[in-house]
Amino acid sequence: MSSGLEDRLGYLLKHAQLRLAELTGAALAPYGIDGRELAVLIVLAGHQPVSQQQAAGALGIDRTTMVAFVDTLEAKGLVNRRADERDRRRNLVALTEHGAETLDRAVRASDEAQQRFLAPLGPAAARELIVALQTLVLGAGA
Amino acid sequence: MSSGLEDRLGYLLKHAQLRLAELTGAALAPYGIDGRELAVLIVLAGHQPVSQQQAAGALGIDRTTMVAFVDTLEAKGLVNRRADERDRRRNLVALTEHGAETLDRAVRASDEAQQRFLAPLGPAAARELIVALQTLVLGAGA
DNA sequence: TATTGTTATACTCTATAACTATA
DNA sequence: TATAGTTATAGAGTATAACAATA
Repeated sequence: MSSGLEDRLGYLLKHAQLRLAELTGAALAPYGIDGRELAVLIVLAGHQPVSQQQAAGALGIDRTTMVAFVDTLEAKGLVNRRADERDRRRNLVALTEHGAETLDRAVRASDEAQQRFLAPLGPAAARELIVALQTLVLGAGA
Repeated sequence: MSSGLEDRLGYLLKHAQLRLAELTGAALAPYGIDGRELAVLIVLAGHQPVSQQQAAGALGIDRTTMVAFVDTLEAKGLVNRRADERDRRRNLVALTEHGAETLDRAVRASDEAQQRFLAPLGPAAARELIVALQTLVLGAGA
């Protein structure tokens, strides 16, 4: 079905993302979260406790979007909000014990899905792909 | 701002796509189309004339979505519909002269944006990235 | 005045269901 | 009955604007 699309980077990135999201979604389903919620948990676990706006910035999403994420994660018992005592405008968001456990298991499941996705490349090419994407997205630093 | 996100393939693919789409969007703006419309034009030019549903299949989008794309491309004078004489349920969609010219120029502009995006990698690594993505998305065939 | 979280709202993108005309 | 295109509608996902509390 050659239509000239197969050489376009945009097409390849989009469909790679779609296929990975499919695998990841299935892998995360047992833990009751999806890939974006996992990303929020990872950021929150990174430097807890963190304000909602700091977390939103790290993910490149709007603060109003973050409200919705924290709402659902809180409803699932994975995180909790509390007012920052030193600046009561802020919510400090932290993982609950259940949230930390879930994060741990979900990351493992997600990593496994990622490895299955990358399997056709072999270890060296898979590593190079990740380094190349990091260079493009994050700048020079590997 | 290390938060553990930088090693996740989903994050890297998403943000690579976002940054490329930004560059491509700016490069295509002078031609009055966006990246998705360019993809439709490429498919239509691949084996014209083609039915709307065939084109939708090649792009992995719904036929109702294709209707909207063809609507806007037709309004811009880039394609035209005509009924298939052998099966009047079908529309054969073909590029107009203006559409073919626009495709040609838009592809060049898009390629240039893509090269600028890949520049930090150097030619060899850029080539390897594309081959790796093709392997993941299209299967073994480079 | 400026900022954080929130709410209400709107916009983009896409799909599902129902309709039409053809087969 | 089945299929191609169309239309109306609905659902994600996200952002913008306005508001309350706090700084």
